[in-house]
Amino acid sequence: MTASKRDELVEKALEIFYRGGFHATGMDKLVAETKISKTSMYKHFRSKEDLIVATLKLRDEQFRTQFFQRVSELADSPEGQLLAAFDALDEWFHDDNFKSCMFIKASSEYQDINHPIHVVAADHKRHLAGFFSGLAAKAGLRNPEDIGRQLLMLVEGAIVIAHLHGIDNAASDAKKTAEILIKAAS
Amino acid sequence: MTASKRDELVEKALEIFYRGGFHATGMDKLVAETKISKTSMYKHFRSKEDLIVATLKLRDEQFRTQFFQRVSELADSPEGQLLAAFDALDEWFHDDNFKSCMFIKASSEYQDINHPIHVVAADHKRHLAGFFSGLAAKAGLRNPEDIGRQLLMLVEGAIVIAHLHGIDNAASDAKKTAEILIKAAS
DNA sequence: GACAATATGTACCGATCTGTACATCTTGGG
DNA sequence: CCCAAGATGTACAGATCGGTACATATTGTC
Repeated sequence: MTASKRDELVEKALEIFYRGGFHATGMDKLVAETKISKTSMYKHFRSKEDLIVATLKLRDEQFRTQFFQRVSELADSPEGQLLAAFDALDEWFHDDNFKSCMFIKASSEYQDINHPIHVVAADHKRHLAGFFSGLAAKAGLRNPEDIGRQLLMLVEGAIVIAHLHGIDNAASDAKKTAEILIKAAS
Repeated sequence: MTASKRDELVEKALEIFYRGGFHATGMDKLVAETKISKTSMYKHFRSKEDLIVATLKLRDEQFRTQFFQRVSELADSPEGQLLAAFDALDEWFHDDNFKSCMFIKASSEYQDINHPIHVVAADHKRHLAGFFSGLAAKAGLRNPEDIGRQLLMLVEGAIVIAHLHGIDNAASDAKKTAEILIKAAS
């Protein structure tokens, strides 16, 4: 199998798992919806769970690239970008395909903290916390590590609320709290 | 089946679903672990999903009773109780059996906002938001509805972080943010 | 002891699950 | 045109899935 076929599989599987869940989506359904044969799938991945790990890693990469870029487009200063992150979040929540966070869902279905799927999910969140604390440091805030974790916490909370209740003002609620938090740390 | 047999089933099923997940836990596993026959289960519940709904309703009731009581034990004033909620959260995170929030997991596995399981999960969170905004109003804070939602958001974020990374300082991070938020609204 | 109500145990249904085997097809390069 | 590499399609294995049927056992009351 060429790399491009493997990439095609991972990209398509990512969408299907994101939309339908991991346990609730079987290999036969993946075959039907990706138009890629099961034999091909098992040529590149030893198991369904290995495929899930690959989709999460791709999602991590894509999400961060897109999210960081969007934040950079929305604001120039580090402090502005900390708040712009919530505007980018709001855009994501309003996407018709928004279905919560793939990593929150993955860690909910694979709860063992040492499970490879859970590990990838936790790594993703560490990267995001780093993003926030990096900006907080650049913005000259006090305790940027703490601020980074706290802002990430707001993001996670907003995602959960947006998913549970459908589109509402979760992102703007979070942004207001972030504004207060940042002001207090200036 | 007597009410007590049904109650026993729901209580036992709650623990098993909480620990192992919904899709990942089959009826045969429930039978093996509850020592209640499948025939009995289908005497009281038309389907597995109906049983899940019952376990979530029981969990909502138990969680709120225990959580509200614990908060009342930890502080007397409404403002004190808003913060004490995070201490109660911390205690929960340190419980050996802590495995995230049953409602976050339920809504992750049953994503359709109109699905009965998702509905019960969303209702649970509305109740919690009401708890927080009620306390915020009693504490004389400005915009108690907003504060209620924002505090709930911190709770949700803390739960997700605690679940992803294992025990860390998620609850205390959230509490610090809550302190700042409450001070800003006083 | 009898009997009704409640519960259990077992087998089964049709479907789906993950993963394997292998014959066959397609594609691309020489 | 040939051939190797890559991919597909189909059948299958054993297991598990949610749910049903029905014979049998248990329990509690009279």
